[in-house]
Amino acid sequence: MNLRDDWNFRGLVHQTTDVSLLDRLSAGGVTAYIGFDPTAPSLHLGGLLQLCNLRRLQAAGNQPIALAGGGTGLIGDPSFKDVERPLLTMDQLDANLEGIRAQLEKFLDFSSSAGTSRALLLNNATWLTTISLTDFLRDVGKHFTVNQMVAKESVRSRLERDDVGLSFTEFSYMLLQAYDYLRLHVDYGCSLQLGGSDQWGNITAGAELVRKVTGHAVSGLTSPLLLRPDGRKYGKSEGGNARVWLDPTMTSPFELHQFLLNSEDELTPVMLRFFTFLDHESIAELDDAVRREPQHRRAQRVLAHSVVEMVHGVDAAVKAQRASDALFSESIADVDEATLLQIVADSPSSTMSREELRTGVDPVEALVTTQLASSKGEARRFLEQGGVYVNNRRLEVDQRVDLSMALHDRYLVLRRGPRQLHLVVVV
RNA sequence: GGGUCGGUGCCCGAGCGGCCAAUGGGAUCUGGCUGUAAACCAGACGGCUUUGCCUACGGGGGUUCAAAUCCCUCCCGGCCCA
Repeated sequence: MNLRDDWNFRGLVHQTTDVSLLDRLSAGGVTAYIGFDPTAPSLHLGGLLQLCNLRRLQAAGNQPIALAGGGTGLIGDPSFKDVERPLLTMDQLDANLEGIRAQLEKFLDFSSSAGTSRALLLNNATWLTTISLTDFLRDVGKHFTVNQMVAKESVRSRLERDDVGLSFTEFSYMLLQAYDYLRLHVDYGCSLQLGGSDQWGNITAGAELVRKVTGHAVSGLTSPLLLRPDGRKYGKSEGGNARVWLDPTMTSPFELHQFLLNSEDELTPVMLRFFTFLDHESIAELDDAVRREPQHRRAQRVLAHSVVEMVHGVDAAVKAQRASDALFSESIADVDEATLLQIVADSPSSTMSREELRTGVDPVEALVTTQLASSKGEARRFLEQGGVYVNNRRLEVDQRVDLSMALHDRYLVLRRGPRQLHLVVVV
């Protein structure tokens, strides 16, 4: 299976600058880059597709370059206007890059044994912070006309709105990115830039700059953005901020697993193509499973497991799976302490004294003090309706909560209704 | 400023002297079903020391054995007139 056929099957290509590109990539020997935002010490799920694509490229014998936007990051993301974002210091930037490098190493081979396809991690701050303004305007700026910049979709849409302006900094962003491409081409022989489809304008601007300055034709390729059925970007919160991170201390393997397990049916086949390296037969079979027996969520399970395994390793993946299984079943009693704490990491918690638990606590009291019920009347109702669980086992109306129920002699997992959890720690 | 209609539980909206903690719809919640989904079905939905008690129908005052319902007054909103 060559790269071209694989990418076509997976639907990884949205736009390309030239039709022969995929064949050249299949043959290997191309140097390609993708830009990453280094404003956080971790990449997020949205960057996973590009990461996977770099890996696919490298596997086919091409050289991947991950370019951290340290320089562009210094200027600040203009889309969050009126909040002047505190500029990253070089120290912060370096720390972030260290974190990101560790993540990249799970996907790409940075060792010298990879030969000409050895992966590189670069930072555009290296050149963007050292070039002088006059050099930049003379060598880069003169190749762009404001006319064509204004014609770009990304700029025009902003100019047409009258509620928000477009700062000069933001306007010049595409020049900075174009300059990146030029430097990577001249210094590293890079001849392809990848990105999400929202990057198309910036990518072609860069390719054009390279052509004007060097006379060389270089390429661009964009992938479709992963959109939810309602059009929002995937893995982002309501406010548009990244929610799911690849760093296990920011998003635990369990959380990542849960997030993927809950993927919509319509999106799952796409995600399998984007985020896994499964062969085509397996993917087709899982497509079929989504269609025929969606209730089993086989595709989501495979997706969750393989992504967690890829990002955090096989041990973490197995644990996450076990935790997920325990979340709503009585097997929560069999899970080890660390796993248990992961399961309830998002839930509110409170404490109860060992003394009072020894004699047993009235369930109505327990529900009210843990705020799982807002009044005693409500608490009684929940109990009568059979909507109260301790360690995922239904609590009867007259049953008191006592020490014998504690897991690891320390924890009680109270649940009200299908998914309102509360952790009680015995003190 | 004058007139008029109205302000009811999370929201909409009935009730217009006792049988009203208040019909109905939505939201929400619980159970069933299920896929840790949607839809659907059933139930719950002011509080409590729960065969009863307390607090509630814009605020305050009054009439009455008894008021969300009648009267006075104040506050707020819609519409009409100036």
